[in-house]
Amino acid sequence: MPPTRALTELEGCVLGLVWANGPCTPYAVRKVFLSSKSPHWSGSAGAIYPLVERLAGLGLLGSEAHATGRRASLRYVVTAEGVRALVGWLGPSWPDWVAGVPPDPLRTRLRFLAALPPAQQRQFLLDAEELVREHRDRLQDEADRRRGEDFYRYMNVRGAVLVMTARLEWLREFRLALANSAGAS
Amino acid sequence: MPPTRALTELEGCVLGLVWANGPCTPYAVRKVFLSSKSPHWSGSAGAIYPLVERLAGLGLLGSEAHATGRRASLRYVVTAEGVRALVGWLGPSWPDWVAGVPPDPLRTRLRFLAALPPAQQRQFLLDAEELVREHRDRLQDEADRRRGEDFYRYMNVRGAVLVMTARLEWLREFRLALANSAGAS
DNA sequence: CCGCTCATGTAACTGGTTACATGATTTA
DNA sequence: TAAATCATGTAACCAGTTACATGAGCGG
Repeated sequence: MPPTRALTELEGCVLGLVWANGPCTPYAVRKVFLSSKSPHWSGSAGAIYPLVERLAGLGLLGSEAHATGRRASLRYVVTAEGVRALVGWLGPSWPDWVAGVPPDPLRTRLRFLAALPPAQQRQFLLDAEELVREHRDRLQDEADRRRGEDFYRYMNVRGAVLVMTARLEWLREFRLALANSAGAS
Repeated sequence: MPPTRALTELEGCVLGLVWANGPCTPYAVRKVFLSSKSPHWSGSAGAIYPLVERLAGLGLLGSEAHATGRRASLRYVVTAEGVRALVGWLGPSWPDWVAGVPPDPLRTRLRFLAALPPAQQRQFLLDAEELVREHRDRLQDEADRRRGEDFYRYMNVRGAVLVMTARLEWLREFRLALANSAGAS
């Protein structure tokens, strides 16, 4: 058989979620994404449902009937093969972009901050700081709540908090350096 | 006229690069992505060339003839309309995902670290730490080189360094907490 | 002149989004 | 029972990737 292509991020993540949350419906998986604090997980139906079927077709997920009330549905479980795929996806042999600098839309934009008049540049940075701080604080709350709960889930949120704090620190440094250079010129 | 759809990340970034690098060919833009330290910018030809034409079609880029030797080519410039579009893309009214937690493939994977036997979990984290540290150090070199040069370019790399350092700190914390909980149980 | 890299593309594919559809279930 | 929301989809679209093609310039 041809070496099956690597899983996408979404596929790996769904596989992991089904593995972590026992037998569950696609919608249960979807809800995780919908309520995720990371806005890049859209959890759109058009992504999840076909994806789950795809994983099932690959033999990584198995399904069992599951009737809630009058309505019939399927609950999925990770197969032995699925676990192997999950572990393979986890690592530790990653393509470059897994450990490399992650994308950051804010950083991308600030690369071109010079396109704005100086007064607006400062305001721009202040606005960004406020937004990022809000997000960070909300994540910190989430982390506190997860504290005693599942360790891995906690560490996941913890990672987000640390990265957001670093971004915040960067924005502050950026603003101060900007004020400095403006005063000097 | 219908409210023109928002620019994609790649479109905004290309627009910014053409704005920053004066009149330049699509290939010059491509080279920036190809030599970028952020691995998520692929700079594939199939993305750049059609994209530049798209921006030109929208009136955000203008082109001028440009002959190197016998070969004819086009160099592009940002139009006044293009500058307006760039500024609009920059902000400061961002969709959620711009200031929110950025994606992080490593964090995504470690969410499911429990799928590995405990001994491998620790090794996994050590491997990740080493890789991230390498990337961070290489970025730090780049930052040092950019030091006196363009301020905004420097701050861009600086942001990457700070985020990578935060990820590193997170991995360390993760590993220590893991060792702790393993010893305790 | 040969082969290598530069520079500019193009065609097919694909994963994910948007927007819609539909029946089941809950709530006012 | 009417309205809202839950749960499960599907079809069209789209941006970006992969893989290929092609000619120009250059180093041996």
